[in-house]
Amino acid sequence: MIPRAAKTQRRTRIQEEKEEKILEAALDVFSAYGFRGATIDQIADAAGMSKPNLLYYFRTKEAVHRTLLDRMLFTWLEPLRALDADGNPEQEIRSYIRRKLEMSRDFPRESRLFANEILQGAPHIEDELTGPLKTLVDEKALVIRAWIKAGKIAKCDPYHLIFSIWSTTQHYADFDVQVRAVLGDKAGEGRFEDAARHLEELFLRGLTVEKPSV
Amino acid sequence: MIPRAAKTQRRTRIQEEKEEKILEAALDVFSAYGFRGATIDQIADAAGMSKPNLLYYFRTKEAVHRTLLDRMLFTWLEPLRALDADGNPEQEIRSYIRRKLEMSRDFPRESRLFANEILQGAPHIEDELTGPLKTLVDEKALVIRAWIKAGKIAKCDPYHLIFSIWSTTQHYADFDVQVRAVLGDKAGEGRFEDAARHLEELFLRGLTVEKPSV
DNA sequence: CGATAAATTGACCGGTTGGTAAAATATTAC
DNA sequence: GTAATATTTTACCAACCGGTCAATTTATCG
Repeated sequence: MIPRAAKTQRRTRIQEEKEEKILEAALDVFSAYGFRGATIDQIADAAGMSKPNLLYYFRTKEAVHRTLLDRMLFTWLEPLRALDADGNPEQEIRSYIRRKLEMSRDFPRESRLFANEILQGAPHIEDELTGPLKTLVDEKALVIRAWIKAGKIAKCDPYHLIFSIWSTTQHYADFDVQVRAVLGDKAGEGRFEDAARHLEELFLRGLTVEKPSV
Repeated sequence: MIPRAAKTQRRTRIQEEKEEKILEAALDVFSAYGFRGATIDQIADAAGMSKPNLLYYFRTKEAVHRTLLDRMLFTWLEPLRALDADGNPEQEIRSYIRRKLEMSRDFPRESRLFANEILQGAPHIEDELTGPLKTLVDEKALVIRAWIKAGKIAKCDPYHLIFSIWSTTQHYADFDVQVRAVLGDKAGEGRFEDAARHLEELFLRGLTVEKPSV
């Protein structure tokens, strides 16, 4: 009778499956229309079930949205978390850029879900931003600053560097329509590789300590 | 009786004023909640008038939105339009970055309005993207390519370069909440100048043709 | 099998939404 | 001033929205 975390201790197979299906559908709808623009009916339709049935698994529209954001946030920060203080700075930044770009390619809906949320003032996740997110960024900013002090990469503001990497990579997911419109047929295939090459060059040329050339 | 472009030929002073007030309020509301998330009542409230009164000046919610987007698009592209093929390449790009960043600072609502629209698939302005926008970008991509061929700036993909400038500069308007959350109290004042310095260095170090040092 | 709990449905509710109709009020033109 | 016109308001509507409820169907388990 009560679906979530009650009575039966262990979750049913059906529960598992249906909740997954709902979240999958909700990701489609929320990422396309934003929180207020999305309707439960739309999500239920996309998930192939009735609205009351959906609400049997998630008490409210907000609960679905919330679950989606929570799940995503951890994964979303994975690439930055992987930035290794002990690794080779140039290589670490190169990998970070590439991983972020891969996420834009492989999880564009998640990127847009997040973008929608931030754009509208992050009403549901402001705490996550000032909490875990800020903590992680602060930590990695220290790493980058250490690299700069050690003369391993060129001087720059670590925070703004991270913002630049975020914005340029996520742009390909969030502004996909615009990118497509501008590029037209050009590079239908190699688009990802083109972008990757461009960003790596942009950031690494900008950061490489100049070695006196001949 | 009929307000827009009918009978009376010339628009009333009141018409002029009220329409302006509505658009101002609508910009607030649309940029904060997106098209579907915004309500006419909200806009009417913010404009200090009743809903039917608002609908006397704009037939539909979409008409208000449409007008706002149309007005904005031209201005929005102004900085790119100003990119002068005959100017000094480095200086031209530096100015372009600065102008875009200034627009993010001075017109954040416009930026978010646009971001909301693109994020949700640009349902109202797809034609503008594949039309005027693409045309302009194509034209300026040629300019940049000519600079590269002439050896005045380093080799790079002009389209992706433009995307990078768009995304990094607009990030400060569109993701303002996140930027604030991460930076915290740091640089409450000099934020704009910090970002400007960072971006100029990033892009210009990345583009400058290396002059053999010493 | 039968019983018990889980899953699903259709009917419904109060509130909101975009938009309309018509009457009332203010403004302008003569 | 007065007639014509422009503006504003009040009352309203049909559709939609998030969510509830009670009843029904389906799956699970001994």
